[in-house]
Amino acid sequence: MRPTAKDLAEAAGVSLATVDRVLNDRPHVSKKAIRSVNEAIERIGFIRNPAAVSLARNKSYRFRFVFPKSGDLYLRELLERVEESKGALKGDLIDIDYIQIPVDDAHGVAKYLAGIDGHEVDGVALMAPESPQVRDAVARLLERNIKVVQFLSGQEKLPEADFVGVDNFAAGATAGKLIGRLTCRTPGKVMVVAETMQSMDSIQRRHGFDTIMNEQFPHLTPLPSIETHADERRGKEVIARVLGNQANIAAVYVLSSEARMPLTAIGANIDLTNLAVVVHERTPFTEEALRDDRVDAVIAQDPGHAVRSAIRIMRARTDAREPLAAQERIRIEILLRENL
Amino acid sequence: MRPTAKDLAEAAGVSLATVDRVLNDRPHVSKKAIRSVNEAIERIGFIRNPAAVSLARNKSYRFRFVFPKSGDLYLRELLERVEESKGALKGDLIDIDYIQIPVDDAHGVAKYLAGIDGHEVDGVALMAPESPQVRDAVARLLERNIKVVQFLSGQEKLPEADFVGVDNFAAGATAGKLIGRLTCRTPGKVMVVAETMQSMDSIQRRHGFDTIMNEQFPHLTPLPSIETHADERRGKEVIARVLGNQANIAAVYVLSSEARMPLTAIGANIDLTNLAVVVHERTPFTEEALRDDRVDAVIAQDPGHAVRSAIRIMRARTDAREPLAAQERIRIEILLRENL
DNA sequence: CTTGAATTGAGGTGCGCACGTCAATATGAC
DNA sequence: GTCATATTGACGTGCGCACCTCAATTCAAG
Repeated sequence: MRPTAKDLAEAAGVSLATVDRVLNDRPHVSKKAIRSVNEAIERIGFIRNPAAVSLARNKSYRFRFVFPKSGDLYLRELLERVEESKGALKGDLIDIDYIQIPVDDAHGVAKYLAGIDGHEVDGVALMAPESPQVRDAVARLLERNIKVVQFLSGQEKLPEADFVGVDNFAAGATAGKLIGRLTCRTPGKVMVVAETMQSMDSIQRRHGFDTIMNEQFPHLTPLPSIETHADERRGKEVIARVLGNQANIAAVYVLSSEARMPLTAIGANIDLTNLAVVVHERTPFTEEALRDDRVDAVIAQDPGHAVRSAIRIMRARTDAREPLAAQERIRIEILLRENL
Repeated sequence: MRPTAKDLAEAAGVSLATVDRVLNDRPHVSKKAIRSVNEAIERIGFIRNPAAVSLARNKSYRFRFVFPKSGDLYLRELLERVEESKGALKGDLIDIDYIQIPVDDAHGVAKYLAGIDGHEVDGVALMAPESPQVRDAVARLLERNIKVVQFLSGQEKLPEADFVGVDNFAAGATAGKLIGRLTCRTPGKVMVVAETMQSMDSIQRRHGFDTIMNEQFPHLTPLPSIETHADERRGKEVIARVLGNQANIAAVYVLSSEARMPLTAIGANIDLTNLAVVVHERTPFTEEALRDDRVDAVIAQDPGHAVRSAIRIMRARTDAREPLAAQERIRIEILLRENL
């Protein structure tokens, strides 16, 4: 049988009450008692039964995802994965909910975070671009002992908060490598399209992309980033203009997570099947585009994994445990038509 | 507050004892009672508290991994991941152990499986090639209510047992696509190396590979599979012989999970950096080979994920629950130097 | 209506731990 | 030595459920 707290008390030569005090960091314990209990823990290999702990504490976890208000297919995918996890974890005393707010309004985000009630929420997974205001708000959440996970965005400057997502420099570099190899040494220009270049993610991807291009593929000339600002009309216009001015386009890289609009706009002007096209994130649209060869490769981060990972991290932090790093690392996936 | 079994009894208009009988499939309950309890479950949204269940049952899970006796780096990686999970799950009443046996001896494997004591093991994750004898042994394990997961091997003919691993046809196809695209329409031959072509995995990978080659890359000529039989001397010999006979080799595909020996043997004869080289599985060796350009791409299935997935599935089956399919699907990962 | 079987309810116990109260001791300052 | 304070132990309760026993009730067949 596994040793219980009672066995531990016996082994440590103290009472159950003292064991309890040590295990739960309660006051009124001598250093000596702490030592002898910890020693006994090692000696007899005591492990608290998590089920009993959970039952006795009878505590539930409440976690909240904060998403952008606007988005397209990838955002929808994320929301579905959140719903899925919500359902799967309802039994385990874990309540998940989410809210969508205009994340580009840093002031609004900060205000929302400041207004979160610590009695209603144990952890927040935040998908919003970086800004000093948001950073401050996150720091204050942490001070109030509300755990924060930076979700698929903003991995700088806040080492106190966990981050779930990929290394965007590497993601951009991977895109660059794929485009470089897929174009087969044929000289040409590479069109780069982004929603905005304001965000850290975009900057890092672009940086990784350019680094690889410069180092390994001198035959290609990356063009300046086209910004669509998630505006259909504006995006189409600027893309058409660039396509009109530029001849000899060999490849396209869409570095934002919503590829549908940019790619549709480009496809309306030229034939994508002859170009090396790399986009981000798996959605119904990018899957279909992979299948009919408009897209050659998709760089993806599994949204289901990301959501589950964020939840596990918030749970671990709430329990004052370390998350299992290996499991929480999100892979930069490369999807071809063959490995969908 | 969450409804408890007591609330459920009240809502269903029955006693706690009857609720218990229904919830745990005990005998001596009328269909009417079953109906009214189930109805009440839906109505009030009752969910059993898993912590309380676990505590009351006070049952532990014992799962065993059965691995090949011989192997190289990938096998070592798997064993480490098993140890890791073992440590991480010790707290949750889950005991993991593993054994290594000569899996090519179908009779021996069957005998080992037959000898497993149902009182000591709740589930077995089996990494062994298919054979009628093994299939029978697995079927008998299942009859004795020991859950079986086919681990990274043999996904045919046994739909009663779960399978953890990738679609090997798709994995081979992915390798083919990569080699096809990386060779850039330069005609040439493709060397294909396997440990053995006896196993289902190898056959499926080769089949997927050939399919893509035929359909999409007529400029390449895949050679017959070279079998090393995991024998250093023999492997080197046969590889050297093929390299001597064949000129104009444009690419190499190593389809077994241990790439070190074949690749080292090939590298001793020709310069790999000029070829398109695709291998399977991430190991220290393949990582290093990616970094110094001897290998262009690695097709991988995350061993940590695979191990955790097998455990979750055995656990779910032991509890008579359905595993969460989405989470248990192992991805065919493509690794380049940039997304390691 | 009787009888036997099937069904139901009442109630108790324990799983391992958290958390609280109160009395008993130990420790230190003076 | 005395007193205040710090530490310790004994003990009880409850978390939500599983599992067991025994008596009470219902039901169907004859």
